[in-house]
Amino acid sequence: MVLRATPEKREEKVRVRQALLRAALRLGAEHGFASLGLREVSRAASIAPTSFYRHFADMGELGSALVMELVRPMVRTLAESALQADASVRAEKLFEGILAAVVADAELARFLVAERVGAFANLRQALNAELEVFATLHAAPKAGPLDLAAREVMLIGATVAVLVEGFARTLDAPAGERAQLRERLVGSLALALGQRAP
Amino acid sequence: MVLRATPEKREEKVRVRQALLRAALRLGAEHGFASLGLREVSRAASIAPTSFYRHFADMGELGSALVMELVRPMVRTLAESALQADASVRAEKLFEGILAAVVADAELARFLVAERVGAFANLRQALNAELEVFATLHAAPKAGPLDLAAREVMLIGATVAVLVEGFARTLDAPAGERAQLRERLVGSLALALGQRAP
DNA sequence: TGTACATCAGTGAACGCGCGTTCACTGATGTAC
DNA sequence: TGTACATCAGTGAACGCGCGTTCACTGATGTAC
Repeated sequence: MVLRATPEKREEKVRVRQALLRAALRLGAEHGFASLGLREVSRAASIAPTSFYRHFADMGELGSALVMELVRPMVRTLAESALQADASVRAEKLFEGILAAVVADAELARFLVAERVGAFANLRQALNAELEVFATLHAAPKAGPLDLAAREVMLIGATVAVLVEGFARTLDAPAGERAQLRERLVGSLALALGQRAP
Repeated sequence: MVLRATPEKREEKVRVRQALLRAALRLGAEHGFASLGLREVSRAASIAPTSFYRHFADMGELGSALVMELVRPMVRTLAESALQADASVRAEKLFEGILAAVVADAELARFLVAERVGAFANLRQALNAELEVFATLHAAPKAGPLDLAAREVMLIGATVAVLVEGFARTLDAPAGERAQLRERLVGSLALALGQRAP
């Protein structure tokens, strides 16, 4: 016998799942994902600790879901919007994209920045894989991954580095210093992308 | 009455304190500093949990000691050795310094990379302050901190970003790929330092 | 020299607490016929 | 339509465990005189 839940039931389950993901993101931004507990996250999502298991086997599985379902769309949106811009203004476009992403979801941005080099090896690996896709697209938008010139391969590292630094600094900067930050970051990004510095 | 311990007693206390610091560094590199417990660290340092309090009030105080006593010397040594090199080979010198630091103390390098954007705000702030000193020296070795041209200020961010990326990638790379890594990193560092790419 | 006392790193017992996990159960809502 | 059954998200009680912290104590080793 094949049973399927009604749309309403399915939506309710998705809602609780999203609440768990958002709670983990928020608490992780404060105290670090590695220090989070199943009970803490469940409490923040207003469910009983035992209900957690209806959605994830453990916190590691929740972490993977965060990468796949929240980080990936953010990074890919950023990469694609910058790629559509002319190369001469790509650094500016990238800064605008970072600013927009940070404003739209600061917790998600901090999660990316912190856990990329954080304590959970699986999380670190998954986050860097997302960023590698981003950088590869930018270093050689018309070449396949196996067809990169040495200089382009080299630029990937710098791009990732400055991009993440951009996230981190944008997160920590008060709104009043945003103009100054913009100047600094656009310059750094232009350097990383191999453009001439302004 | 003023009592002072003998040199032998003082050395013994220093030895235990160092054991606590190293244990925290090692365990932190594995699981993240934020997830470490006082009992866990004490166990790894072969002392009773209650003896921990003879050295630090809590884990936060131990974290501060890690920054002041281990991270600071490492970063400053790196900065000074690179500054003594001619500007044309500074990127190479910097890579050699990073490699040497990672080989000498991989746990310390990982601690710096991870906790710079980690969960403990105090730790984050302290680590970034150390790196800021480094970058300021490199961006404008002959100017005071208040006398930086816009371009040099801008380069600070890129320098820190690529430097830390250098640490992170060196840590994760197997020894066999070190030559390739060297090529990529020296190129990125040259970019960040404002030199012409090779 | 001997005696009395101070210092202090290290310790084991004990505490209350929150953790992850197992378990049997509930109740809403589906399908089968 | 009614009846029997299946599914499944959510739950509260209970478990054993490791945590941070307090406490009174030990023992080595200093100083005072």
